Formats: sequence, structure tokens, C-alpha cells
Amino acid sequence: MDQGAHHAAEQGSLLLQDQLCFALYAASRSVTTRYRPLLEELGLTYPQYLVMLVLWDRDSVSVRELGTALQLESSTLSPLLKRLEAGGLIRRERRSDDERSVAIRLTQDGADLREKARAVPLAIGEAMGLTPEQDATAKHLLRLLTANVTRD
Amino acid sequence: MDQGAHHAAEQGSLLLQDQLCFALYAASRSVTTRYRPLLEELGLTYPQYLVMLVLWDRDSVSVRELGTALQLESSTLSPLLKRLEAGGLIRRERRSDDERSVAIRLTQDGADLREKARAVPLAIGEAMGLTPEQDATAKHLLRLLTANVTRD
DNA sequence: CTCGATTAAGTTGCGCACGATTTAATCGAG
DNA sequence: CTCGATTAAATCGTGCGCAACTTAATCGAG
Repeated sequence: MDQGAHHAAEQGSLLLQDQLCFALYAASRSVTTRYRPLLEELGLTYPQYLVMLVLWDRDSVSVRELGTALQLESSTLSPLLKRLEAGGLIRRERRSDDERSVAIRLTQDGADLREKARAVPLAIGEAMGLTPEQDATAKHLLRLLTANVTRD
Repeated sequence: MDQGAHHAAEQGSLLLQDQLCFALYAASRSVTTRYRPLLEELGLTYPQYLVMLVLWDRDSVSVRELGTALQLESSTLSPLLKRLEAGGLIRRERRSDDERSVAIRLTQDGADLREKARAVPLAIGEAMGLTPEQDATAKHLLRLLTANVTRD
């Protein structure tokens, strides 16, 4: 009952510590900070790593498809892809059937990097320290929240 | 059992959609995007809003204390606070007892903005669309994850 | 076929976010 | 008291992240 009262008071609270949005913001940044040294060994930033995850799964993706998968704008992806290209991990070529579209492909170096990246998700999973059930619950709630917040 | 197999396969997966870290990253950005138009009416960005939440709770905070509360570096906060000061919402003054430290205080405009901000957390809570139980679970898991990832 | 609408990618400007470094004030062992 | 170590902010450089806009290619109604 005290719990109930406390909970009701939290609705619409302006206290930082009550905000789910802050827990989310802090968690996201703490995770990318944890990734940083691991990814540094691969020569990648965290968003670059996410792009590579997509490319290791399916070769040849358009900028638009990357944007859909990662929920990022071309204004974010274009410069990022330019840096990956400069680093020799990807190639960019206009599609012949639709000259507006740009196909992103892995270079050999980019494909080879996959093996070095194998250990990364396990290391992070370990650091997060959630049980498989907690991990699944968190993913479920985050996807639900994202879907709700993104609609309309 | 198929579930178990599927779950075991997820451990160490390099598929974007299996990664909790990506769900976290996407959720965090989708929430701040949802905040944007609401905060725009207050003349605030999302990180600026978080700073204001702290100041509405306790007047006079040092940059260091803000950094502890928000888990942000002075290299992030200093320019942000300069913008809030330029916007007339806060004042900055060196502490007389320790000239290294800078006390951040609300101006009258900054204090007044609190009333206009009242509706924001409720609107966002509504948009997130989680039940009170899901909200509490999410907060709990995110704080646990942050604590685990941050330690050592 | 044509020309206005749509679509894909890129550019620009601004505000984070953070590591590395700098400047200045305080602390504290000897 | 003193001077090396620590601490608090700020500065600098780089890379996102996104709104607004531009450029160029494709689409499609008439």
C-alpha cells in the first residue's frame, strides 16, 4: 500500500531518478562505453560496429536498407560509411538498375574482421550480467517501448 | 526445447536483431526523438532537460555533482551549461570557499519553466505505453545492467 | 511522351558525448 | 611552509545524430 502510494506519486514526477527515460539514456551510454575498448581493437566505433553486423549478415545493402535496419538517417550514415570506406572495410557502388541507390559491400578486410568480432557479443553479454530470462525480458520491453513510442 | 535451442544460439550471435545492446540503443534514440517536439516548446534539448530536472530538485549544484547525477563528463556539461546560461535559465558562479568549483543555480526564468515542464513526463509515459509493472521492471533491469556494466 | 511528385543519397549546421589535455585551485606529506 | 599530487572546470578534436535542405534519378498521371 505504501508501494502503491509511492508508485502513484512517481507518475508525472519531475525527479531524475524516477524517469525511465533517464535509466534508458544512462544504460545505453554505459553499454557503448563498455564496448569502446573492445571495438577499438577492431578499429570500429559502436555505430560502425552495428553497420558491420548488418553487413556480416547480408552482403550488399543499400544505404536506405541500412537506415531501416538501424533506424538512422542518411545524414548519419553517409559520413559514417565514408569513414568505413576510407578504412578499407567496405566498398560503395551505384546500382546500375537504379542510379539513385548505392550498394554497400564488404571488402575482404571487412569480411575477415568478422572472426575478430566473434568474441565481442559474449564479452558484453558477460559484462551486462543479466540472466537469460532478464536479457529476454529487457529485449522484449525495449522493443515494445520502441514500437509504442515510434507509432503514430 | 526449441526455445532453449534458439536461446542458446543467440548467445554470442552476430545478428543485429539478437543484440540487447541494439534494442537499448534504438529505444533510447526513439524516446529522445519523441521528447524533441515537447521540449522544443520549452526551448530545451533532451540533455538540457535532464540538467533542468536536477536543478528543479535541488538548487545550487556543482558541475561535478551534475556529472555524477547524469553520468556525463565536464567536457559535455561545460558547453551545455554555457548554452543554458546564454538562454537565461541558469547562472554560474565560482564558489567562494573553493574557487575550483562552479555553482549552478536557476534564474527566475529557469525556476518558472518547471510549471511548463510538468506535463512532459506524463506525455512521454503515455507514449511509452508500458503498464506500471512493465515500467518498474524496465527501470529495474536497466539500472541493474548499468550497475553491472559500469563496475570494475 | 512529359513534367510535377517522389525517392535515394548526400551536405550543412548544431548540439551532444567522450578521450585527452590544459589551467588553476586545493590538499597533504614531509 | 612547501612543492608534488590531486581535484574541478574548461578546451580541443573527432564522431555521431538529426532536422532542413540540395542534387539527381525514377515514377506516374494525363
